[in-house]
Amino acid sequence: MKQITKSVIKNSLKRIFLYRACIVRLKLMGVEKVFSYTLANETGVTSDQVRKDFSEFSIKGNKRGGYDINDLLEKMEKLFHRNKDNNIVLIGMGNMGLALSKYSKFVQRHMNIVATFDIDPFKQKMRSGIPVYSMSRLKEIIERFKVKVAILAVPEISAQEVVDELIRHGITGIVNFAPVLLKVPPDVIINNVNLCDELESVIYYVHKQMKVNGLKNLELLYRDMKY
Amino acid sequence: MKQITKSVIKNSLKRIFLYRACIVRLKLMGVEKVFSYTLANETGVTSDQVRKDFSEFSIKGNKRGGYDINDLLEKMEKLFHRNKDNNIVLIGMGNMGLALSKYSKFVQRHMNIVATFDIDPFKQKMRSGIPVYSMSRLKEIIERFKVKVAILAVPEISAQEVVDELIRHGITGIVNFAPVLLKVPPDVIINNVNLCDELESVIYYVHKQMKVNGLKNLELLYRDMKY
DNA sequence: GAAATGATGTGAAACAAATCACAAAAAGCG
DNA sequence: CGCTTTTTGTGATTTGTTTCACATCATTTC
Repeated sequence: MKQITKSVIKNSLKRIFLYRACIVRLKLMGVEKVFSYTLANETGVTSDQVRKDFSEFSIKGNKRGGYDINDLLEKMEKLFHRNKDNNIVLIGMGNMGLALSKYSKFVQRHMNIVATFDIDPFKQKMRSGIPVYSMSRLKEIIERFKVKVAILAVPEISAQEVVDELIRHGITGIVNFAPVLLKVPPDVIINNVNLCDELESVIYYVHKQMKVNGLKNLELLYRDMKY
Repeated sequence: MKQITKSVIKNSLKRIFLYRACIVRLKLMGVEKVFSYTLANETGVTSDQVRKDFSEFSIKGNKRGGYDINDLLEKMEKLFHRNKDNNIVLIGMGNMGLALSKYSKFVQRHMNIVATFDIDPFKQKMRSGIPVYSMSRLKEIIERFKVKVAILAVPEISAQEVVDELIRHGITGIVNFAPVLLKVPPDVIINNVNLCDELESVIYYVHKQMKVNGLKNLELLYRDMKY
């Protein structure tokens, strides 16, 4: 049964990513152990939260000694399967697809885009170091590289169609940049990244804050008036 | 006082975006009114949730008559300040910046990137329809176009520095694509988009599910064994 | 025009997430 | 060695969010 799959990534997991970024930075600085409140200060959460999150993912520290940074990173790598490489395919070589294909951070984190696809495989052939194939070779490549995860950067009009094909060929996780809600079976993970929504929500809060500040100012004004 | 600002966009607001996308589609199809359960079905939430969300943003419908689509869109436009245009600046014309500068959906939603900036303004001068300025002209442009919101697509190493400058010149909302936690005063809104984390969390869930399915299969196997 | 129906809107209940409070363990110190 | 300090880890509490249940109203039907 196909169904709308909400892109819900648990908050605790998101925070774990925060912690890790922080831990990596600390390691580069030569730090060897870290306390929950250090991570808390660096990431803007409470130290209780840090410990609760770690405990959820069964990450243990040393009473009084804090957390050993190397140990912590190792456990996280295991948790995120970063010891082994992950093969990814990228569908859609428009502007966004092209930028993503060149994004060097993926490789640094052992996520390798092994192939990209487009209905017009010649369009961007020269522009990225990664081969661009026509859609007809999807099945072949996915099977050869045992790919489970795809990045979708196609126009919204064709997104559902492409997703259906991806799933037929064994893809079970998708990061979707097309601004549509995809219908997928319940065992397929979708993570939607909607650039307009991201920008628009910031605009919403900016306007809201301006209103609040406006009111505050008025209040001050009122208070200053000697009636 | 500067502090880490978590990128927390309320869930109810995110859902409002979902509903709107859905409503826009329905309007294009010629539909004139919509019920909470229709939106619910289309977006994968419950109808109660839809009504609660609407109620939070003071959006009212008609008892029995559902919601009038035009009225709904009007109210949402007001809510999101989409009746007036929003001027945006984009900092960093690397791969991602270039792609974002060409992203046509922003304009469709009245969010206009009026200028882009890069330490090397010649790099991408020809590639986008939008002018690329050197960082020295930031203040001038921000003031001239009354810009409040910026998109940050610079390397992580220079992100904090650029943000400090943006805030000095009056920016109060930022969509940040650099994988760092920025320190900003509490009245500045930050929304972080971390591409690696988005991809990595999908990988996490895919692996997790594979483990669960593996277990399930074993269980079936076990059940089928005639001991 | 009264009764039945089908939708909204919202207080109450159930559930989930974050914070608090403190026991337990490790390290330092006299 | 035992006392103090520091930090983790987790049950208990609070806070926040979602779901439930139903009163309310508008429309249709007879």
